[in-house]
Amino acid sequence: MASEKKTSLLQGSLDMLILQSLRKESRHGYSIAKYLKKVSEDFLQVEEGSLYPALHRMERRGWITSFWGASESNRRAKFYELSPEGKRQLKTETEAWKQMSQAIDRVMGFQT
Amino acid sequence: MASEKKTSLLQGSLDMLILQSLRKESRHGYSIAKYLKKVSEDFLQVEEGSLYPALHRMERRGWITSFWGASESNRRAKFYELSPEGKRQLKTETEAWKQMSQAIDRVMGFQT
DNA sequence: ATGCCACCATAGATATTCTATGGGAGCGAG
DNA sequence: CTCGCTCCCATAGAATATCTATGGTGGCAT
Repeated sequence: MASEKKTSLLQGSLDMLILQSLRKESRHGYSIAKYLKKVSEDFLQVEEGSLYPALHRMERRGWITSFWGASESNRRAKFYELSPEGKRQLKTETEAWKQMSQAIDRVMGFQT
Repeated sequence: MASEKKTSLLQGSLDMLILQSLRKESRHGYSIAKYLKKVSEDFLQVEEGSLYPALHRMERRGWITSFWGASESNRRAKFYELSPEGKRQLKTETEAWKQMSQAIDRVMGFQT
């Protein structure tokens, strides 16, 4: 009924965005999604079906660790925080993103 | 033996890059790959296993049309050119790319 | 007590890209 | 002339990420 944006994320960028969300403070999943939406001025809408599998994936890889706690609204929530490996990974992915997006911009004829 | 870059493309950007390659002149597949590599200063390496399926996909969708011709080195080659729909698609994808990359940059804390 | 919202989770579908492989044909070197 | 190299096309199968859809728990306000 309403106009659907149908804007899928660029595949490969979600991990980086999540890691970046955790850079300064630990957050639980739901909060990460809200944070990304807000910071991107409503442009990035991370679906829960993408978010939670991504979090589990990254925990398996040792980039983040988790602990159960209470959310701001006093609900049970699983908080995630960056591990040292996660910080390294974030740095790596950030660098790759810069290079890749600049390369694409060059092809598209945008300013450097 | 040599240092492998192993830099996958951002999923979703290949179509746009190909369409952009065809914006000013028709090209054959092999030439598109070379062109992208050159314009991106060797950063974008499009594999043939990605390129040809993408071309066929886009032809099926009516974004490009093809014809057989002779390459610069006098070999048989299939040339592709943008259709009107392809031009529209390119415009759409370009706009989406700008918004998406700006949104990501905002999250990452880069300049607007 | 009821309903809403915050919060987690997973299965299955979908789509894209990569790896690996194969083949044909022009051209230059020997 | 034939050998090898590069150009050029093509497809199958694997790997991976994201989305759609669905379900469930438990605070809190009405």
